[in-house]
Parts: sequence; structure tokens; C-alpha cells
Amino acid sequence: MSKTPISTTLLRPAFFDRPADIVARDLLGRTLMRRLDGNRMGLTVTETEAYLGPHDLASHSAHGRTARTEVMYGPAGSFYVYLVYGLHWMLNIVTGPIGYPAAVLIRSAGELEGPGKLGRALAIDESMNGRPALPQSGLWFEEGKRAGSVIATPRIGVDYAGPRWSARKLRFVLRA
DNA sequence: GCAGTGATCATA
DNA sequence: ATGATCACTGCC
Repeated sequence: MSKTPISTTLLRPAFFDRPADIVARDLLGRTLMRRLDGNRMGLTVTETEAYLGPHDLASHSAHGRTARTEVMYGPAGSFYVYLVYGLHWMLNIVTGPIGYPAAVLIRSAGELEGPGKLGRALAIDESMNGRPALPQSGLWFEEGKRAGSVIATPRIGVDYAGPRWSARKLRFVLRA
């Protein structure tokens, strides 16, 4: 116990440099780590949604590059955080190459079911927007994958995207 | 079923 | 400057 392991279980930026649906699925069962007030907690990711890119009419990036969506055009592995309904901070992780605006919404982890509850419990706010998912940010992912079956369903709350895109099964849930 | 809440974006 | 919208939650 006297030595610190050299290898880390950190999920590196390359993990996120893939299509959003692949990343969304692969994140299930991984551990979302949060450092708060000097304490560290880890939560198993249990629900995600993929926002594929500018052609995906449910994605914020479907209407072009704006101040809000700017970080989606940045490097994979950066957090994209925004406020919805004036109350709830949504936590997303940017995926794919620089210049290509796609992301994965973290909807549930551990006992925290629902993206608004997750954001509140983890004290997510605009200060996390654009930060890399690394320990130095106080919020990151680790590898160890917990087993379970994966269910794919349509995404929640995206009816505005029209039937074609709202019906796509881009929400992924881990069932024990 | 629907109120709360405020940033964001299009319109002007 | 104004108004519609919103990747939600909790209480009626």
C-alpha cells in the first residue's frame, strides 16, 4: 500500500473521440467521479443520450454554431453544460473530432435518476462548461465497467425534433 | 395536469 | 427590447 499505482483507470480524451452513440453506450457501467469539498465520490453511469451532430434535429447544434453550443465544436472529452427551464443544469460530454458538434447527455448515475437531480447533487454549473473531464477539473470518468444489459429507447423531451429524430433509439439505459 | 424559472436565440 | 422556447422536476 506504500506505492501509488502508475497506471490510472481514467477514461482519456481518445475514449470520447468517437461517434456519440458509440460513446453513450460505452459509458454505461463506467464510473463518474466527482471531487467536492475535498471528498471523492464515484457513481455508476446508468442512463445516457446521444446527440449525433448538426444533422440531428434534436441536437442543440442543429441550428448552427452559437455562443451556447461553442464548446460542442471543441475537443472530445470536454464538458458541455447548460441550464434548461431556468432550473436544471445538464451535464454533457463532447464527442468526436474538433469542429464536429456532438455530445452525450449524462442522464442518471448511481442513485441519481434524472439529469436535473444529477446536476444538482454534483453541484454542476456553468463553471464546468468547457472543462476537460480530468481529475484536475474535479469531474471525470473511470474505466471499470459494471456489467448489465443495455436497453435503447427514444430520447426524452425531444418531440420538437420531429417524428424521425425523436423516434431514434439514442437513449441508453443500463439494467442490472 | 401543470407551475416554476431564467438563459438563449430569433426577430426587430 | 421583446417574446417563445426549453435535452426537467415536483407538486397538484
